[in-house]
Amino acid sequence: MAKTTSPFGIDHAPGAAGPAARRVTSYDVALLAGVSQSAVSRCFKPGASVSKATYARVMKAAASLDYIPNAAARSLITRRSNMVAVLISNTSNLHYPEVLSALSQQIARHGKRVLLFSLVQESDVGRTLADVWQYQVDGAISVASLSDDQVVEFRRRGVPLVLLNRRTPGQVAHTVTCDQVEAARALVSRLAAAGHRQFALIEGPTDSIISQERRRGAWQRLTELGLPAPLVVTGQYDYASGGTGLRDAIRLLGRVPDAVICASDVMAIGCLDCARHELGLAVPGQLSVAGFDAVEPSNWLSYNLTTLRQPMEQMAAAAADLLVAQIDGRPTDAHPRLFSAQFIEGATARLAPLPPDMLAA
Amino acid sequence: MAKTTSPFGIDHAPGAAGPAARRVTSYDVALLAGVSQSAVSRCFKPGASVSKATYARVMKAAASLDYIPNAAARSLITRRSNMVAVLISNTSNLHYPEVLSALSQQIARHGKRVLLFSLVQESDVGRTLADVWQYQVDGAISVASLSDDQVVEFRRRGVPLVLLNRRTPGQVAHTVTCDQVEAARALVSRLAAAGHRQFALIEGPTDSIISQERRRGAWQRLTELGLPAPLVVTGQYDYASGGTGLRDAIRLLGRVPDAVICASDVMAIGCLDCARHELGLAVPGQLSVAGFDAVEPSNWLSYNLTTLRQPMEQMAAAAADLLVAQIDGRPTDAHPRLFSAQFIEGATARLAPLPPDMLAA
DNA sequence: TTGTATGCGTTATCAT
DNA sequence: ATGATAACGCATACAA
Repeated sequence: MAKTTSPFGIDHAPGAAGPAARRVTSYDVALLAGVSQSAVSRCFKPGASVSKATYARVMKAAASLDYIPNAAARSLITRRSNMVAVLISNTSNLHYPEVLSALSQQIARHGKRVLLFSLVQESDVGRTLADVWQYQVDGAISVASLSDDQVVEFRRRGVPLVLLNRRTPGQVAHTVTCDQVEAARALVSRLAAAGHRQFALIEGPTDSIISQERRRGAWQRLTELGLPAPLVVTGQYDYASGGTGLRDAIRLLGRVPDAVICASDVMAIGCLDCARHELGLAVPGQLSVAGFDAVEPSNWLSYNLTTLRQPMEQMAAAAADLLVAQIDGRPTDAHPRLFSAQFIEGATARLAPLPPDMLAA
Repeated sequence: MAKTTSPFGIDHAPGAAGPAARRVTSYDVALLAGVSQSAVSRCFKPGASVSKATYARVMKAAASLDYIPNAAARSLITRRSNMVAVLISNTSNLHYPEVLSALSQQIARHGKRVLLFSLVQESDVGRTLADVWQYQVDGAISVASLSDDQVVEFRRRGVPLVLLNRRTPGQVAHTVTCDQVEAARALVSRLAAAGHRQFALIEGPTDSIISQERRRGAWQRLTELGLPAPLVVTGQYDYASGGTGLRDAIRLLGRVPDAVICASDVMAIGCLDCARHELGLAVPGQLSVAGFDAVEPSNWLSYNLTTLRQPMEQMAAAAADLLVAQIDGRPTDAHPRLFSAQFIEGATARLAPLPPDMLAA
C-alpha cells in the first residue's frame, strides 16, 4: 500500500513489478492459522463442516496474507472451471452489446464468468473450437451458427451447449430463440391490413437462419392473404445494405414497393435514410419501412422505426439458466425455449388498428 | 459422429450426455503411442526437442483419441493461464462492441483469450476484483476507472495491467489513451474560426475522466481565444441527455448557443434530434452540434455528425501489445501511449477551412 | 470436527 | 532425444 517516491510514483517499470513473489497458498494460511491445509480448504467451501473457532482463525490468517484460492488448481480437481464460453461474432450480430452484457450478467449470477470467443466471421467457429476444449469451460453459449458435426462434438466432449438465437440444420440442441416466423407474420398482417400490397424484403446473408425464418414467415402470410409474392433482395445486415437493397428493389420491381421489410433495424435505417434523403420518398407516405430487433437507434426521433423487439434480457437469462441446469446435471428437457417478439409501432409504416386475433396470426 | 435415431436425433436429454466420460489425458496418448508421458507433453510444446518419428506417432495417437491438453493443469505449473481479464462497463462505454471485439482480436493474436468482467456500473470494479484474482489471469485491461488502491493491488499481486482510455487519479499505470484535450482544443479552434462565440458543453458524468479532459481542452482553448466561458451542463452519455442538455443550456443561457459540444456522439445525436424535431432549430444554420467518438450512427445520412474519431483498432492493438510485453517480462517504459483523434467534418457544424497549424493547437 | 494422504493433468528438472 | 520423478495448489476420502 506504501506509495513510492519516484517521479512516476512507480518503483520500476511497472510489470517488472518484482519477480512474481511466490504465490500465497492454502499451506501458508494453514501454517499461520495453526491448522491443516484441508481445514483451510474447507473454510472456503460453502456448507463444509468447520467449527466457528477454526473458521475465524483461518479467515483471519487468509485475510492477513491476502490469500485467494487458485481457480486453476481447484478446477483441476473439481472438474469445474466456473467459466462459460460465449461464441459470438460482431459482424453478424446486431445487438452485440446488449446480448453480451446481458449474458455476462446472467452467467455471473450463477457464479461463473464469460470466456469470450469473438469471431470475425461466424464461419470461424471451427478454428475456434479447439481453443474452447483447451480451456475446460463448464459449458458454452453460442450466438453463432454451428454445424451438426460441431454440435455433436460438444456432446461427445461432454460440454453442455445452448444456442442463443441460432439453430442447427439437423441436430437438436438446447436452444433459446425468438419466434421469427411469428414475428414476420404479425408484421405482414399489420401492414397488409393497412392496405400494403407489394412487399419487398431486404434480407440478411443467405446463410443466416434468422433471416430465413423471417422470410418464411413473411412469405407464408403474404400467400395466405393472397397478396403478390414479395421481391427479395439480399443484404449484409449493415447500413449500406439498406440503401442498395431499396434501390435494387425499385429497379427490379419497376416501381416503389408499398412496404419494405428489412431483416435488421440497421438495414431498415439505411433503407429509410436512402428513401428520404436520396430518393426523396415520403416515409410512411409513399413507402412503409419496418425492421427487426429494436436496437437503440431505432427509437431515436429521426427514425422512430416500426420494428419488433426481442426480449433479450429474458432470453439471455433463459440461456444462462438452461446452461447451468445442464452443467449441474439437473434434468433439462430438450424442447426449445421460444420467446415472442414485441411489436413496436413506430412511425415508419402506415398501420391500421387490428382485431387482436389477427395479431397472433 | 454417429447420428442417433431417436425422434429428436438425441439419445438422452442433451447435457445428461453420458456421465462425463473420463477425460483423455496425456497418459492415454503416451500409452497408445508407446512413449512416455513426458514425450507427449513435449510434442505439444512448440520448440521442444522431439524426434520427427516420435512426434508423428504421438500426434497420430493424440488425434485418434481426440486429445487436447488441459489448460487448467498446464496453467497450474506454468503459471500462465493464457487468459486476460477485460474490465468494461456497457453503460458508460460508448463503443462497447468495437472496443470489445477489437480487444478480443488483438489479444487472440497473442494466443490468449478474454475473460470478460462486464460491469453494470463502473463503480462495481471493487466487488469484481476478487474474482479477477481467483481466475489467475495473466494480465488485465481495464476500460473502467480504477482507484489508486486498486492499481496498487494489481501491482502487489503481480498482475500486469493496462488502462484503456482511462487514467488513475494518482498512481501511474500503463495507459493507452486518446488525447482528449488536444481533440477538444482542435474542435473549439475549428468552430471558433467559423465564427461561433457562445459555446455550450454537454458533459458526461462528472466522474468521467474522459469527459473532464474534453471540458478542460475546450475551456483552455476558449480562454486562449478570448471567447466567453461556455455554459456547462451534465449528462449521462445517453441519448436523452443530449435533448435535456440542450434545453437546459438554452434556458440557463437565455438564448440558443452558437455551438454545442457534446461529450459523446450519442448525446450529440440526442441534442441534434431535439434541436431539429422538437425545437425546430436549423442545424447547422442556427446551431452547430459536435460530438465525440464517431460511433457508427454518427455517419448515417440523417445525422452526418461533426465528431472526432478515436483510432480504436490501433488503441486496442497497443493495449494488447503493451500488456503482453509486461506478461512476457519484456521491458516496458511507463510513458503513456497517446493517440490522436481524427477530425470528422460531418455536416452538423458550420466550419471554415483553417491553416493546418491551427488544427494542431 | 479435524488431520493425513492421495490425486487432478500437466510441465520442468534431471538423469540417461 | 527420451524417460523417471517431482512439483503446481487444491479438494476429497478416510481415519482419527
